[in-house]
Amino acid sequence: MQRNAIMLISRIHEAADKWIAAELAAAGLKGVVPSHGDVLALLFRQREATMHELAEFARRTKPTMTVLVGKLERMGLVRRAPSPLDARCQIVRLTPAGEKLRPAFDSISRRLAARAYAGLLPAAARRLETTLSGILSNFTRPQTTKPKTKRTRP
Amino acid sequence: MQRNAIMLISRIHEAADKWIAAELAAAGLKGVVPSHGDVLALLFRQREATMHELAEFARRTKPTMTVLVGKLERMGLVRRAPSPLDARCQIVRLTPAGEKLRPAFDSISRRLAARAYAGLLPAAARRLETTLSGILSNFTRPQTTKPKTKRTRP
DNA sequence: TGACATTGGTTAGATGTCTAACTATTATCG
DNA sequence: CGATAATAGTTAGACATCTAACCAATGTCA
Repeated sequence: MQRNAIMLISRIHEAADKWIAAELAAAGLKGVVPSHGDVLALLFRQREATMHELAEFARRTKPTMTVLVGKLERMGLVRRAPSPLDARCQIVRLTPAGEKLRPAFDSISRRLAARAYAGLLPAAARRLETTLSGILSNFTRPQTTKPKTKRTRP
Repeated sequence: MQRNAIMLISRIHEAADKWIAAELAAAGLKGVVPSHGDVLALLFRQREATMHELAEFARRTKPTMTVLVGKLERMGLVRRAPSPLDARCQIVRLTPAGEKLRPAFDSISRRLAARAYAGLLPAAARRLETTLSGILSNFTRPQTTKPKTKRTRP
């Protein structure tokens, strides 16, 4: 028994991140990191979002999102404006320059999936996704460490 | 078809890293990150290593390894000494305090695998590992983007 | 043997990421 | 209504990580 799935997962994650960063650079977005991609991905989907929504979607903390959006703003891809409804909220939107990136993003996303799934039959792909979902829930669901040997407690 | 394996992999990686960091903290190693764990893992296995070997094993750059080993040294877990054979090399070794961590590490490593594989039959585990290996090589092997439609080239 | 390339490692500077602490606004409830 | 809690966001400081530039030692080869 090998039991090295986590190691494999870690390496796939690193390789995929590197591939994404390279593709973004090739699309003219030098220095854009996958987290920036998450920000843009949500804005492509729903036009505008608060910092809080972006942080949740990208699974990053709010201070990190401040940095990320700050960079995208300096690059001219998004714009920040205070919400008229709730003075606490900042509304983030794409600029025209940011909007123009949508096709490149769609292409990267499609090619990422194609590369990952290359050589996998549909049935195997379904099995993989089921198994990975199970593993993820093994980690997210707080699992009480179950003792291997039954403890005799009189 | 879902095609979200990469997203699942990314989330499993994050969850596993968080779990490992928490376990290391519980073992008295507050602020120790998985990369530090890689350093110690290699030293548990082969007693001593150069910075270059450590960097390769942990898949980090040399400057990063300088920082990581520096922290472990400040924590009193490893010691650095110039190699008598090659004056360029630094030899890194565990201190007695570092050596004492071995059982805790073995335990974390075992429990990590147990948690990841919980609920997986051996056959499914083997299939998973095979599939993940294939995906990893899809990314590492520089794959020429294969065109979907056959290009007519007279 | 001596010039040049290679290799091991560190330093400098930038950036993404986190936690902790803080400000400002909105919601809650006695 | 007014005090207090909750929420949105930023700032401050720490750290892992990277690339680029650098130094020092070793290897190579004419």
